[in-house]
Amino acid sequence: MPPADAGGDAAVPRNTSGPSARERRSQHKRQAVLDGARREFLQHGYAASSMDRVAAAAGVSKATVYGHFADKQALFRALTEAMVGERLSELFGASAQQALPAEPAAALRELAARCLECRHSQPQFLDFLRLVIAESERFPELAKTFLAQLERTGVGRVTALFEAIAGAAEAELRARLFMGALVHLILMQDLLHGREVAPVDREAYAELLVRLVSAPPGTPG
Amino acid sequence: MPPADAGGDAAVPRNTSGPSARERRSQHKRQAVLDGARREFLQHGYAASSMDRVAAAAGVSKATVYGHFADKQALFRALTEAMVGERLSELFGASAQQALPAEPAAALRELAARCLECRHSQPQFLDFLRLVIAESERFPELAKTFLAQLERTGVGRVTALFEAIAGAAEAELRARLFMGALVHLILMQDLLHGREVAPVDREAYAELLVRLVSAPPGTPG
DNA sequence: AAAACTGAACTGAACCGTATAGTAACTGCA
DNA sequence: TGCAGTTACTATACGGTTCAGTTCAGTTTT
Repeated sequence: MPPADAGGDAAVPRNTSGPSARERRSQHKRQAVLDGARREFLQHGYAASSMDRVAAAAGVSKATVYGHFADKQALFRALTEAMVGERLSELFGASAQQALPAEPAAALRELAARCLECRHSQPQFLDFLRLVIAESERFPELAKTFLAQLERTGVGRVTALFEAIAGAAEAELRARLFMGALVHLILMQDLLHGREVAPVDREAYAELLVRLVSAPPGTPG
Repeated sequence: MPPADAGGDAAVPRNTSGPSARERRSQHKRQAVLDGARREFLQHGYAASSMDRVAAAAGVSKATVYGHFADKQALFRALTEAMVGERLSELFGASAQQALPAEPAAALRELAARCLECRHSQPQFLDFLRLVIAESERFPELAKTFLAQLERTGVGRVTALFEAIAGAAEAELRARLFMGALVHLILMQDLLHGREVAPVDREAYAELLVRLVSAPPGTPG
């Protein structure tokens, strides 16, 4: 019987000299399973996905799948939790850190532009977002993990920008508003095929958004 | 064999004096099927829903279900297309028309408040939104129908408000931005359980949103 | 030898859609 | 009014398929 690690994430290196060749091979298979599961779950959603197809997509026998993950739910959880950080950091993390302009307003514009073209730069992100929303009742802890990571990676970073622009008082709310308007547009235009119903000029949208949300904190009325 | 109306929407009144008693009875059963389907699909999503459970929830035999709808897809389409207008008009339609203040800024505030408490006032709307997003690849025309109706019911109405506030030029974009920020907050806080991760002060959010998005159209920079 | 994997068969259950046999209600005609 | 014909429905069962998860004998790799 296989070691039935099965769903947990026990990494058990027991030797001084790194992972043995067997362990490396096993981890490689495990990764193959996750890759196959990614294709399957992103394409069909949770309920309509088949473990046989996962095994086939991974180029692995079904027994191997169940050797690494206890059941369908465990595999799904492992996959999505791995994807949360990965997808978000590709959107707000490394690449955003790479070349964001120093001037805050310009940084906002650049960030908005990157988000709004995520359909091209991160096509898997849309499928992932759909999956998280679709399964937010069946797997609430997955949605929470996603949001917690989004708080750190997205809201945190943007809040810092707004503190430099409009003072600390409303910075976090402004950041949420900024992110919200962007994510919403992606959702409607790209995920729900709004492009084919009522296309929106993304540049104009982003420009107006940056301008409005950067307004000084004066309190009229 | 039943007439196999089956999925289409052929209403065939052949008499002068309204629907016959048989037809009334039949329509009543059809509505029962739709009600059962609503419970089932909203709770389990499309793939995980069972036609047997739909029939049971409707208090109807399975043959009756298939007498009224050709197959699972046809039932799902009929249900969701019926729900699109229903859900949206409850959110932006009659109730919004009923008591919206005359002063535009106040109207915006009222609209925002109503949207942000939709979790209490329209609990089914969240499940419906999740369903639309989850099945936006399998049933793209459903998503488009939803968006088209949202354009008329939501964006259209709000655009008129912004024309009264900030001039016609950017009114539509402002309306999209306004709606987007609201829908996004609902999505994150209510659908994805963000309340339990990082709760947001909705009143402050709405107030800041109204203030920023009502700013005069001056063009600095 | 031992761990990990393969391939294939298998179980038990759920599901979709159809079919059948029988029942209750309504309609039109006498 | 009475009676046959039609319509919609119920209950049940069935065929065919799919699926999650298990088992096991055999093979590769260390």
